[in-house]
Amino acid sequence: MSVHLERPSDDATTVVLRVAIAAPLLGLFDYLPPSDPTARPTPGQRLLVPFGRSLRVGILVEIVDATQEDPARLKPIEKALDAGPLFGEKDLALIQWAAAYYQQPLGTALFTALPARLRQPSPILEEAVPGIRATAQGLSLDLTTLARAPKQRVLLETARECPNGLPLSDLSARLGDCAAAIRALERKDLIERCRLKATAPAAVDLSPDGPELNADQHRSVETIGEAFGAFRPFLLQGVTGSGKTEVYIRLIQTLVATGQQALVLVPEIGLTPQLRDRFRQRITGPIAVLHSALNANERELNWHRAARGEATLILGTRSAIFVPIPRLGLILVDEEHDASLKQQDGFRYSGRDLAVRRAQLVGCPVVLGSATPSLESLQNATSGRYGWLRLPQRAGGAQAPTISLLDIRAQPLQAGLSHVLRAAMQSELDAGNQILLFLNRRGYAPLYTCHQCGWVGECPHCDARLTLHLGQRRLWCHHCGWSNRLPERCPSCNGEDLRMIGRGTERLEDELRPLFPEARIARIDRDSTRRRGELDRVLESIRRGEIQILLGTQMLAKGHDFPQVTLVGILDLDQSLYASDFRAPERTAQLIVQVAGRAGRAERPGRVVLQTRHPEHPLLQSLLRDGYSGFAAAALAERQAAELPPFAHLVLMRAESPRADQPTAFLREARALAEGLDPSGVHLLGPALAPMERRANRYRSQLIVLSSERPALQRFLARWNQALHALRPPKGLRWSLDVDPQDML
DNA sequence: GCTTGCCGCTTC
DNA sequence: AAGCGGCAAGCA
Repeated sequence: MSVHLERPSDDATTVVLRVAIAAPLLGLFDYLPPSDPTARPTPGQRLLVPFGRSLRVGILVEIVDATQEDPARLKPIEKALDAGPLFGEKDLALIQWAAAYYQQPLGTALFTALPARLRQPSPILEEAVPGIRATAQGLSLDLTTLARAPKQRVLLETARECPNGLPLSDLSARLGDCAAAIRALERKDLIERCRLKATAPAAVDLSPDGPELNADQHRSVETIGEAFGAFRPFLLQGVTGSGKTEVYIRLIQTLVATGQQALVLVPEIGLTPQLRDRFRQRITGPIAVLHSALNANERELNWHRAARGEATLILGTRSAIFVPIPRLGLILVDEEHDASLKQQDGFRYSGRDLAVRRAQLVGCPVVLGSATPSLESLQNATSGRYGWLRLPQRAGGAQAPTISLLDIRAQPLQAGLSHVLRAAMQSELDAGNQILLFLNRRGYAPLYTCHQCGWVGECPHCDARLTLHLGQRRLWCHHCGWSNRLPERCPSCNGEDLRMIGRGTERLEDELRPLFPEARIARIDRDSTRRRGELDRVLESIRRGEIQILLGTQMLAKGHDFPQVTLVGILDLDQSLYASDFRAPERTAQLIVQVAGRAGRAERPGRVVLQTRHPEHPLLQSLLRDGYSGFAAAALAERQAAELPPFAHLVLMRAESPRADQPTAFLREARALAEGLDPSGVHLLGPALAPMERRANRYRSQLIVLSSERPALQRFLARWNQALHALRPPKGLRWSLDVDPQDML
């Protein structure tokens, strides 16, 4: 075949653009470049492409020289949307890897990584501030004509000094309120409003000298610092109060001095403001904060600040793992054990695991920090895959709290508290100390029942009991959010003897007041802190010592320190000791240690009293005897014996539908499909009904895939997922694959 | 004979 | 996802 230069599509210069579309479709779509050869886009760039009968936003993933499609069907792209790519080569590589690993279409993964507005064909948000500028007329005007309007005259003079315009904020800082004068000059066509490029925020006064590092902190900073410039994962296991954040700060300071950027992931948005303030005082350069509580514009601006390399530090919740960072040199994951680092719906990725992968891709160290590391990370540390740095001492010489078990079998209880705990509380109150009570159940009572006929308040949409909230006089379903007025009489037998069984934080608070009438009591849970600013208000009054007894749910265990607390009471953790989820012991141990870590400081060591009816439980015993590390070693041995993660890899296929018979039937079909694919090295279990079958009127079932070999599992999953997508699920049925699930619900 | 509504197919 | 053709059930 002869080569015709007039027909470039026949020779090696053929260019095919492979594009990911914002649609749940596996695979990419092939396009031709625009006819103008000077406008050739690069991978990572947003494009507008014809798709079906409309135009859609796509992202150019790669440029190849041939297509698997019929070349005649390829259309040219409509246009490139931005001047250059939004994602760098390595940002793109991370997202591609994540999409493949979590069995998600690349389009879905790429578009979750983008700020919401950029999923539409809108132009990227320019960082601009409102300002004014003198018009040609205003520049040439004889100023004496404004003699009778001095404010306007000063304003116009000021504007003339800055012919490129000046921001409104500068203007009001120099001249005070001048809105009226601006309007007047605008009407006379002497000035006009304009958008100005934002100037860099004024440098804040840094207080670079932090506290003196202890030997362990010093060694951690040294060891991690030596790894700069190459991939190396570390587990930083530091007890509460050991000064992990100080280690983070020193590392970031060192890194930033070399002109690189650091990324810090935190599990909760609630923790970002205090961490941001601490970083801001100690770290040079702009900080970009990214979490879901920001409005869309702020989010996008911060995203661009990270992506353009302007922010020296990027601080965010799990989705920040996908933000493009051109000069990334260090990744820190704080509270790496926290379940909220794993997205629980849609694109179910783990921010922590992707952090390790990202560090590997860019070639930089990654630090996973926690007082209570996940068993996965501990296993990686013990096996030597991760460097293992420990901070066993509290900074500043504070004593670690002692934990003791309190057997409450056959004990008379008041407000759920044994005599021993009440006496301990009283003596702390007498000494002027604070007490923390932890009860991981919100509401007044978890059960509302008729003593006459045995009726129990149940959710009409879920297989679950309703929780009584006495303050609102309502029954609430904690699973779907349904609620109902509290019935005065039994809905079943019309009897009047309705009883509240069990105790949540609301009831505990009520019952504590008469027991400790002289104490001021505060409650911290999702209900009491729903109002904006309420949590901060309560935390502040605790800090000022206005509160003597603080009670609450696991919200207490996350991030906030209560240095004046000398006694922690842990109530009613017994049922989580025996929960069905294989991660329940790990979670319970983490919760106990995290709550215990809230107590005590240098001059006042804290103690922790854990009430239980199962003092002989091995989890509690190992925790007491050997601390979290001892517990973790025992738990890891159990996981190994049971061939559970991290010694095996788990994938959960879930299906749900309004029709009870459909999920299990569909999963059987999925299983048959899997078996037809020769799933060697992979075990299938189920399908089985979800522990709570019906939730929000949807029936749920699941199929477990287990494998001890990651590569074999990934090969199998890719083929299976492809086949599953070709399946036609019945109407109303939704299914998903969850790789490395956190919850077996 | 013609409108309305749901299914399912295709999208480079 | 989303737009559209195809076909079946409902009314002059």
